[in-house]
Amino acid sequence: MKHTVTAKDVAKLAGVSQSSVSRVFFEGAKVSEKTRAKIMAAAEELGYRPNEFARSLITNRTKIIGIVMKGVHNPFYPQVLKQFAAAFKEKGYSMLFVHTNNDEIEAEDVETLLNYNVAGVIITDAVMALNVGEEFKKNKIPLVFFNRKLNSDEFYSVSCNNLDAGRKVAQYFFDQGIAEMAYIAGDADTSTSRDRQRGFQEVLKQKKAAYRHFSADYTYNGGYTTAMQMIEEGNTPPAIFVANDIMALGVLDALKKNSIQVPEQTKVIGFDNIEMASWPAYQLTTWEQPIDEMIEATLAYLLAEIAEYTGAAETFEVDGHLIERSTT
Amino acid sequence: MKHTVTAKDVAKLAGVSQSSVSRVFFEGAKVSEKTRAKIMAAAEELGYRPNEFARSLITNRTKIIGIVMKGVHNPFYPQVLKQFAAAFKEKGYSMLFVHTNNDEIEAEDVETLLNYNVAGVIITDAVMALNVGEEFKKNKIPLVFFNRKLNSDEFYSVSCNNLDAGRKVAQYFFDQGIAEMAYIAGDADTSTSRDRQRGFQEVLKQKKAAYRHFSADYTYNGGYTTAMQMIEEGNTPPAIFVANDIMALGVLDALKKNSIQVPEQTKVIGFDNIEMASWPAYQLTTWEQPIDEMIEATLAYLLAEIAEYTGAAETFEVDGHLIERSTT
DNA sequence: TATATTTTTGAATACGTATGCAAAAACGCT
DNA sequence: AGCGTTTTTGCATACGTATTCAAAAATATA
Repeated sequence: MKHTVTAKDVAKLAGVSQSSVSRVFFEGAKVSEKTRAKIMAAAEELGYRPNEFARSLITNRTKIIGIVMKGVHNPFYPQVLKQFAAAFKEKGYSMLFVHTNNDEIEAEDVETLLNYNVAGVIITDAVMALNVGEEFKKNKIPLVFFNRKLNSDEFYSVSCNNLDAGRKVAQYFFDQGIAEMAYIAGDADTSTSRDRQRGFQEVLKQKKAAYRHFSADYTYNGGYTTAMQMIEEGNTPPAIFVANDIMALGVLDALKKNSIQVPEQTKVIGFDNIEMASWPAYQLTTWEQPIDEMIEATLAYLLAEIAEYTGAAETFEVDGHLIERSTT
Repeated sequence: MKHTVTAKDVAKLAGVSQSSVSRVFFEGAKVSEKTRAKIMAAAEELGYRPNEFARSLITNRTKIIGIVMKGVHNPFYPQVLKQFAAAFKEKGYSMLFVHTNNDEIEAEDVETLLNYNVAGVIITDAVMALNVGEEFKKNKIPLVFFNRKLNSDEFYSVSCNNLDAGRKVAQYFFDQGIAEMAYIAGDADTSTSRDRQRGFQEVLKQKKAAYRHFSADYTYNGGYTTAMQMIEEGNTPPAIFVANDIMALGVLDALKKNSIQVPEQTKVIGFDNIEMASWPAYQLTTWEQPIDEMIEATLAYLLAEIAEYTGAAETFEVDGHLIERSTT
């Protein structure tokens, strides 16, 4: 028969009250060293472990962070997941993983997060209807958009300074004497892709360099087929800025297949600096997103808001930097 | 002020008792259609949502599945995570994601799982001390080792029939007239790598074909450097079986860098059939793990054990099959 | 030592839900 | 309509913890 050992059991064995046991396991409460020792011994002996649910029920708080993720195909996101898990574990939090199939985060998913009364939510690569955001606000659950910038200033978001990165990449190409460049976009409804493009295009316009636009979808195949088409059409630009690494790899493979020399004939720059970008086969020059900083900012914000909810919103952007490898 | 709406609130508005509200939201309980309608209307109006914690507290059950994962670098695992999340979501379960840094699942992680009284646990690529397993057994929490076969028959495990797969791969090479083959192993302490090797080696021995062994670690770099060494030593075997795809990609890149023709000079077969294996740049022949089947088996077992715990253990193996691409 | 003050402790209660039990209501039958 | 039977409902309680409040113990002060 399953008998989970409770605080009462420990209390009985230690010859104290349940309250004292509770106090030992609730940090910030005071107990004398003597009884603490007694209780710890008893708890050890019985293998006592406070019931998280009873705890959450009464405190109306949890130690759970919800993380919403869609694109498990882009290795950037598993990496992010891992780092969040590690960072939050250290702070005593666990991760509730919510996978959305659709671009837009589903009502069901939001309900899950609310049902579990998560302490905070991280939304990575999913889109969220605005009324959904209100739902979190109403419940005073802090929310962070990770790697997405909102046009609304209603929520905290942390992302790379994509606009500036786009500019820098354009400038970099330009400095190499290139006057015609292409951009391969990711999903059009993402701020990341749009901002990278805007910055990139802005500099080109200023320099009066030619800009060509291609639309893709943040996947390897998207990059590959887009590049193939580009090549078939017969004028492959001398420089291509690709909205993320995984697409850039597809682009590189397409170029290689068509025996187009990189970087001699065409230079390629990606975005993210995923692990694969450094693989010998690719050696992709790319804009590194400072994941560590981004994680840290998210963590700091969430913990602060969990400690005391203010609902403060901010659009936080961190700089990244170019990692030069052999595609430029 | 945060006022989570409770069953009592709904009851008051609907003019019924809290018990009736509970019964409406607890599946399997009976309420008359009339009151159900009244309650649903009131619940809708107030935006009522049952508190999972109060629920779990009293039922001593949760709708949470813990999933333990280490190797987020091998895309096979994110894929698995995604599919589990989707499958369990459909059944009304949520996923608690636990990331282990070390090979061995840490005590802290186990505690998390126990604290949240998870309904079931899936351990993917981590190792677990035996006494830890006992802990789960004691609490009647069903446990599945995914993609790991145990030498003990104490726990349920689901994996690909790696032994047979190894045999088939060897036979496949042999049928192509090859009499000398190499195996590049993954982490030595994994059953997957060992079984693949055993099957492979077994057939070679029987056919009196030469076998060469290389040790690596299931990472791209491991595959790459191992292959580089192999090449430097000057006798690259005509056929290589690599314990997983991500290493195989490293091997292919090393071969390519040294201008060794694949498949003409050396044939390569990987394992997993991750998405990248089908990329134009690689076109890796590989043994496909039937993820869907493996997920399904895991799901079925866990749900059955959750419904009624028996502690039954089984070593479940599913066949996979070879996907021929252009590296053979 | 006696008293004032601080610290520690225990009893009681609350959190929001599920559920056994008995009362009430609805239903079926003659 | 009257009775027996089934279905539905509400009351009361329990789950395991945190927390308030008052009592008790320990400590400081005179």
